[in-house]
Amino acid sequence: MPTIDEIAKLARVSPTTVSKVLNNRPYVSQATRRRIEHVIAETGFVPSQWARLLSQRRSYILGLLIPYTSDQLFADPHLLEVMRGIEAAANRYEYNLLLSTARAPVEAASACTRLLRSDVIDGAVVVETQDLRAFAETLGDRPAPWVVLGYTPAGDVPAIHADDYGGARDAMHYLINQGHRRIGVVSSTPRPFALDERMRGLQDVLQAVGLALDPSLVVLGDFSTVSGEQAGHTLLGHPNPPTAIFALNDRMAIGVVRAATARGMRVPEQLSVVGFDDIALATLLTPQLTTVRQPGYLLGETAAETLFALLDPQLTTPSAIIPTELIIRGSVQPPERG
Amino acid sequence: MPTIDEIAKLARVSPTTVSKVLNNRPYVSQATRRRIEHVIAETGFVPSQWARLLSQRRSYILGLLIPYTSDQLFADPHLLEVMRGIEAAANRYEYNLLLSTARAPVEAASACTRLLRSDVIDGAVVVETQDLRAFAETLGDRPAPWVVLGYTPAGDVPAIHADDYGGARDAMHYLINQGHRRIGVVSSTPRPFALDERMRGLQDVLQAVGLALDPSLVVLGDFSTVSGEQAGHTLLGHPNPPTAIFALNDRMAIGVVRAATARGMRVPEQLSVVGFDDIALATLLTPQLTTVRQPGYLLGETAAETLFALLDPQLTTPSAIIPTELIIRGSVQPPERG
DNA sequence: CTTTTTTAGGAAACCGCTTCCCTATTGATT
DNA sequence: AATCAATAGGGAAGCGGTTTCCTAAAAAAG
Repeated sequence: MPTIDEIAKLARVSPTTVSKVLNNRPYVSQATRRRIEHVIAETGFVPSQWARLLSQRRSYILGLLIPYTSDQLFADPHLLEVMRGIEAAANRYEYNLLLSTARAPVEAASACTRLLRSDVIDGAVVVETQDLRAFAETLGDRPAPWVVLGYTPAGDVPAIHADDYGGARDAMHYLINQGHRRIGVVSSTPRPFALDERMRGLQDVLQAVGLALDPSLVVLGDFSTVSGEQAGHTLLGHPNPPTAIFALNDRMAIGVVRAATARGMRVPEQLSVVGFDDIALATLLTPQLTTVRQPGYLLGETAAETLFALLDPQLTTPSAIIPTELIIRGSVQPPERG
Repeated sequence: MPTIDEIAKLARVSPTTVSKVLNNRPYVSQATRRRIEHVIAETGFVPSQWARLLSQRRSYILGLLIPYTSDQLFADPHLLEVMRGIEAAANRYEYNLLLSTARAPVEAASACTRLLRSDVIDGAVVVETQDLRAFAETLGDRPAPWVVLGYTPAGDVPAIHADDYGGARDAMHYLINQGHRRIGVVSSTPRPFALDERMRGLQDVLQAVGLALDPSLVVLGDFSTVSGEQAGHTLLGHPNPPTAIFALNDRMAIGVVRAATARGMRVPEQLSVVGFDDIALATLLTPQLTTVRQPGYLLGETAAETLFALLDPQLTTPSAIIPTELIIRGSVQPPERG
């Protein structure tokens, strides 16, 4: 690969002039410009990013940091939607996306912190973790700007997340309007903030209509379909089982449907089910799953846009809450009389 | 962020010595080394990657290039498995993963070629595209080493792919052993090489048992579930419909099942269905889908490993074919007598 | 026609780190 | 004691661009 000096020599100009052409700067005559461009095309010259960045101090690389092992990531279709959104926004700004996950659970965030403190990336979208607080503290003085995808306990970093509270309220309202009174909940442990918010939302609705959340109707899964299935069996084996189950993510909702089917119950006739996320799979089931759509693409896009705003210091960079939407499909109907 | 010169000044040594410490090189006394390490820890100094790379000529960044718009990527669970494998291998070598997709269908591979010709990445895994040949040609003289994930028409670039031919043979053998003679096929357009291989495999088996492939029983989809559903309806509406359908990917197989169900047919009693890929979803359906497993994780891992071997010139770097496996679940049974 | 401004282009410093090569000191060998 | 090898450390030249500053020529203004 030729260097800028060789190009300069071939075009019989100085490297300075070649640089001007490369960066579309003025004070180069048409003729000279054309000559240089011709040489560049001939040789297939591509300027070295690294050399350029050394003086320009921008890498045009955006980090997507996931401070936990990636297996979970790739199992979660919703997070993939988010990635797509980030990718799209990055593309718009001519940025590349650097993916970094922790190598092992043990060394946790170290790779991520290192990246944020180095000059490899211009900024990063960091996926919420349990111990974000500790993470933030290890970052030290002047890390690259970053944005949290999820909730943040500290107020100083912009956080982008969906309206989990409102989404859960909508779902709960809907179930209650359909006539359900005994509603099971499949929550999860470990519990990210988002789940707390969903719990808070559904509880507030219950309280508003004068109902209390029966603790024996709350079962914990771990986001996976199998855990949802187990939770479904637990709830349906309850002496006074619920007529509807609100699973706090779709994969667990699918598990609940499977549990019900295994027990010979029909959904939605004998059991209504609502999920959360609206993953693609939700439409592939019979019945199609009624769920709260969390616009993953928009979330990712917004996170990236927020980050780009952060790179440009004169812009203000607020946290953002992305609205959710209740998608009514076929897995809910009024409870049978009894 | 301090520079190496400032660290040197603080430790009262030359930058050279600091560099030695940073890179774990000998010829630094214990005392001096400790003193420098102390200063580094104090200041939180992280050496500039850019500057380092400029002289070392390794970026420790691996490209994952997808020379088409990313929407398809993120819709394909199998490709995500592949990504996981690449990620894992990259992590093992302390490499980071740079994701690059084409910004728009029009400019197709330009972003990818640019990356391969620049010094941003040390090498890349390129996902097979229709016009890989043209892609390879635009690369010019000395691109970074790369590996194709899929089939390659030119022989000079290592290609990693699954044993599509063998997998299709296995599936077809199984159907025939179960007694099926009239077998529908859902193939696809556009057709990557992998699909050609699968077609070839199933045709060879048919021929071996003295059957010919009835062209009216071959319907084309586009990999998506809805296209599979349409294809299913087409096949089942045939005057002499098949007793089994081999869909050349799982998502279309799921569509076929949906079509059958919509027509009041039971799977597998009245129609056997086999897919290809073994995506996670395959186990979530009733009946669970019998399919050919394509080990995505292993594919990705192998591709990355092959690339790393390529970076180290003394190693040989063969193309690889990853074996497939027929996963027998519940969507196939012998045809009804009639 | 002179003076001022703009345009075109180049020389050299610089970005931050690595590496080659040189010198001085210390330790081992004969 | 003299010689040789290994160790410790530093000076300075890159790596491949960008940027600042300078000069000469051309264009515009007076």
